[in-house]
Amino acid sequence: MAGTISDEIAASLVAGRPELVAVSTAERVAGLLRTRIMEGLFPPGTRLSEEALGQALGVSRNTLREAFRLLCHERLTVHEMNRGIFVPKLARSDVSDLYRLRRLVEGGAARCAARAPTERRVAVAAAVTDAEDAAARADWLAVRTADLHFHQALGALAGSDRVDELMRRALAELRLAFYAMTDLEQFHRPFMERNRSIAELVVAGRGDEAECELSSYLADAEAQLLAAHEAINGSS
Amino acid sequence: MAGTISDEIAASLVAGRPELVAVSTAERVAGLLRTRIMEGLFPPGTRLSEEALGQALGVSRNTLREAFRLLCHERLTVHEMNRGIFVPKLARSDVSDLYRLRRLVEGGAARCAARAPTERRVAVAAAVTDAEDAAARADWLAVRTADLHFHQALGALAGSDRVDELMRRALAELRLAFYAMTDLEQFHRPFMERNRSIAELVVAGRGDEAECELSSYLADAEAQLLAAHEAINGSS
DNA sequence: GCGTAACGGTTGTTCAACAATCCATCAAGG
DNA sequence: CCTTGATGGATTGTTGAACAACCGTTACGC
Repeated sequence: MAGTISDEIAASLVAGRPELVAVSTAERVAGLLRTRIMEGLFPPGTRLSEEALGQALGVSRNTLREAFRLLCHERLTVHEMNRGIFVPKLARSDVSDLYRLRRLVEGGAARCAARAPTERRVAVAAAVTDAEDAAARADWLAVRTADLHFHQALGALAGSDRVDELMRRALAELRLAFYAMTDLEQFHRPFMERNRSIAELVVAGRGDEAECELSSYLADAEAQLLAAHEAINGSS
Repeated sequence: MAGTISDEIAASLVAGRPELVAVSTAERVAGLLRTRIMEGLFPPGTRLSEEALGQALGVSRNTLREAFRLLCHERLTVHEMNRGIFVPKLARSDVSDLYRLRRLVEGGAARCAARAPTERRVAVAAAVTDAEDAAARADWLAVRTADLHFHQALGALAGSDRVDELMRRALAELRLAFYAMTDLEQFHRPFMERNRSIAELVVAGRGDEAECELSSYLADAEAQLLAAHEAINGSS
């Protein structure tokens, strides 16, 4: 065994360098569509035509279908049999479900604060600082991005790759509901102090208190998002 | 709007009746392969040849590839570019990661016990009873199945569809490590009392205590699984 | 023993075709 | 007027074949 490289070391070599691991066309297409959907380029309800998109992206229908399967699997699109691929309209129950998941995962991760390495804890605070800087510039889109990084960093306190990925997907899906929020400042402004407060608790290793604050934080955010959601489309 | 059926009601009509929603061939194939892999029919490290499997299942390569993509997305297979699809050999870090995820999710769900409807709480106890019955018959394979139902029922205490799905996938992936366990009785026997104890705490709505017990339970299970894992393949 | 060049087999991707299904349109009937 | 049933066009579901790209192995030369 001497002289060889273990799988774990090999994996760590390419960690975070996705461009180094060869990736199939389908995955690249999925990645592209993922960002487009999250950006809101395709509003919820849009049908993604195989032929049109395949032509636009210069890939064959089969490859595109493989990409669609991936996106459907992470709920960024929905597949209706014999009808095609659609950007989903999140129902109220979906939004609630996502927040239930977030309370569980982010809250549980926050409780691990004391056990987490310092590096990860300061990452939480760093995201809050980023948000504050962006707010000072009145760049509320950057505030939103930083806010998502904040929650991702909270999830990372659990120290689990799978939790990280789970958070990525959950937040991506939640973006489908954010499209309803028009006034970014009004939504994000009140949460910024609370972010700071939670981050400080995390850095101090006071996980239980952080979870408690986070829990009410998420409940409030959910309520606001549901309200905005209802204002746009009554029932769905 | 009067006289029409809302989306939510429409959804509830087909809930739990998957045979009514048409499903594509790729998904059916993925489902079949999923169970086969979880059964251990394809031991970790096996390469799943597109041509051979496609012929065996009577589906085209393209359709099979769509199915593979789904399985890779839930980590039941891994895709090595230009080399094919493999049943993964879980590394020690994967097993640890999965247990970290389980402690977070199952633990967090257990804490919700008091808030969960009675129906879900008795489901936890019912799974334990199933396991005990199977143990009385010395049917240790059934014990394992009941044990998985037990943990699934714990996750269901969170009351979130997404958490349910997350648990399904995590447990499915973990089965890849279970293949290393040869002596089922030796592994499961000691946990059965602890299952019962946790189930009683859950039914009584004492979520915090349930989580506490569960946490040490999972830590012990992880240690045992890692030991068995190491005994078989040293490094990977 | 070691580098290397050719080879066979497998995957990655595309294309074209056909069946099955859905949607819109329109006609008929109460 | 509204509902029901039939027609046709468009899109998806699935297949088969084709070719390029790539990997692992084997054979060769040094």
